[in-house]
Amino acid sequence: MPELPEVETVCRSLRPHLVGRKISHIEVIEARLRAPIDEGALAQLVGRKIVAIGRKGKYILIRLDGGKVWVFHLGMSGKLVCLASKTALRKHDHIVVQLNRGGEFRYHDPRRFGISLVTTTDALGELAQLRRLGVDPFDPELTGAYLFHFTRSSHRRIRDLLFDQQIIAGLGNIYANEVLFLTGVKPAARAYRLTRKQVQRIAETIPELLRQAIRWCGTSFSDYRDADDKRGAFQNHLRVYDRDGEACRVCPSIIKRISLGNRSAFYCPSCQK
DNA sequence: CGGTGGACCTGCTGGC
DNA sequence: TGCCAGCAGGTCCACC
Repeated sequence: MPELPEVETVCRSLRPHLVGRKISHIEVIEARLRAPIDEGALAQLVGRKIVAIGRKGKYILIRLDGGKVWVFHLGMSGKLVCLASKTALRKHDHIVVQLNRGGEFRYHDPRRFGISLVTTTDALGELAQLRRLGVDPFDPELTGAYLFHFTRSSHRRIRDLLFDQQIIAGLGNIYANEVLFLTGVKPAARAYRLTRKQVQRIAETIPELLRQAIRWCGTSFSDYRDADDKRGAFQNHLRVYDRDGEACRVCPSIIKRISLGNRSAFYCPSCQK
């Protein structure tokens, strides 16, 4: 579900509800996520105040006083939603967190591909999951030269390389396909065949596209929602993703869908070479 | 080593 | 209407 714009939107919508609030109770209903939830570690968060919420790549970092950090990854179908206390439990609500002075938030995830783990500010840098992440798309380190270093020596398809989190942390299948449309490159192109100039354009376009998607609060097909359970609107602005059979927004061609690896790729056969 | 394909899990859609 | 195959925004690991 969630790529960087959706994760960023979730962080922004969580902040007004959570920052400055104290956790008064945590209940785990289903511990079997991608890795089992460590309930002992969660118990140590009770009584602490949430001081900041941020993200690294697609990971959400909830920082608490005393140096604790609660890390979430939403997987494909995870949601963090804020609710009034005593709202009836729904199917797939796996963690329920009560706040002092009322209110709560929940981790909800039908497919259970998500992650919840607890660490400390000091140990954050050693977390394997975070350590292997590449540059953030908004980091000035994401330059044409940085990306070309990877593309020039790789025989992978460019679409696959763009959503490799070890290279750029934040793109998934939607935005990788969209960037390639905006830069006129076919998703199946082998990375090493791209010119320096094409790669430069891709590197420049990535933050522009993501900024635009964040402005629309992300892309909602079926399950993605922010912390207020609101949908994003960027699905109305997608150029190729999920638009196979429809007209290209730029030329008269019809958008095609192909299977690359185990994921669909979408492109315009005349705008993309 | 780099690259690919499958596994993990539930729910929805479309074809028959 | 019902059933079943195929597919979904992500990540990781075994295998060639």
